[in-house]
Amino acid sequence: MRNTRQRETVLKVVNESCDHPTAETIYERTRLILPSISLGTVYRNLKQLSDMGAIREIIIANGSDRYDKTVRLHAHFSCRECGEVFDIPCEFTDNGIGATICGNEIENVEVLYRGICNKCKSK
Amino acid sequence: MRNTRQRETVLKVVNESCDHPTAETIYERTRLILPSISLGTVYRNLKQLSDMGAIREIIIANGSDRYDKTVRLHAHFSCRECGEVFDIPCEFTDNGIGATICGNEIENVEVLYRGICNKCKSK
DNA sequence: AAATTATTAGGAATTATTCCTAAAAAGTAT
DNA sequence: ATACTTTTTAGGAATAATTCCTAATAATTT
Repeated sequence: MRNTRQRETVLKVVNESCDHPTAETIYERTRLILPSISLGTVYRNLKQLSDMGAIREIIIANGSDRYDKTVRLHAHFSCRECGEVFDIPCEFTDNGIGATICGNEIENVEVLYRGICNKCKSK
Repeated sequence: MRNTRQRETVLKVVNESCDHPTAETIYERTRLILPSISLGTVYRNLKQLSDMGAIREIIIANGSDRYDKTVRLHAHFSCRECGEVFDIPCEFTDNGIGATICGNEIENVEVLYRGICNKCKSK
């Protein structure tokens, strides 16, 4: 794994994001710093960084994947109306990673709540 | 919601599946009974049936969605090697549906473990 | 600095899913 | 049952997200 400007910048962008940006959003934000970066490079680096455990990939129903600087286990809430993704403090105390469940080795746990958020409901 | 042969057959196929088939697999299985059904119809009916709560849609990382006859909350384990999806008895006693979390109304909860399964590990 | 290897940009290809349309089927009223 | 209304269908085109491909470039090693 080499230390390229592109990889460093993508990581920096995710680390400085306080939301849960999609690859496309990360691409836009990275281009502000590195205008010639390509979308493919962003995707490739996001994958490598999450494989390494430097960032976390969140799988969202009916939409693009999201990325999160917080690696520690926590749940997410995805609103079916506005598509926004929120952090939810997690009820698991132990993240279970490395443990075995029904004989299968856990590398990652994703807890996703779906429904309608605060804001959209009051409309 | 009308009672078409197509919808009934898709539901029957999901209900008789003991695995977690993708839309494509459900399409193949349904065609054995209704050879002229189209893939679009399978997708449309799977969506309607999960919106109604008759079946459950499972969102899987890096791959197609899966469908499950079991509506009751339970977790899933997805193997990054073979792609297989297994049921995992769930540690939540209450499924939380209808409840509110951080002010957001829960309609669905998905707990997805990812890692490497029993079989793939021993290879 | 030269050689080696990984990574890049850019675009094409792929995959999963949704959308479109005219025709057929289902349900309702006659 | 027959005519009418509405929903659903098949089939294919369109879309969205992501991955793959290739020659050129950048990073590391010698």
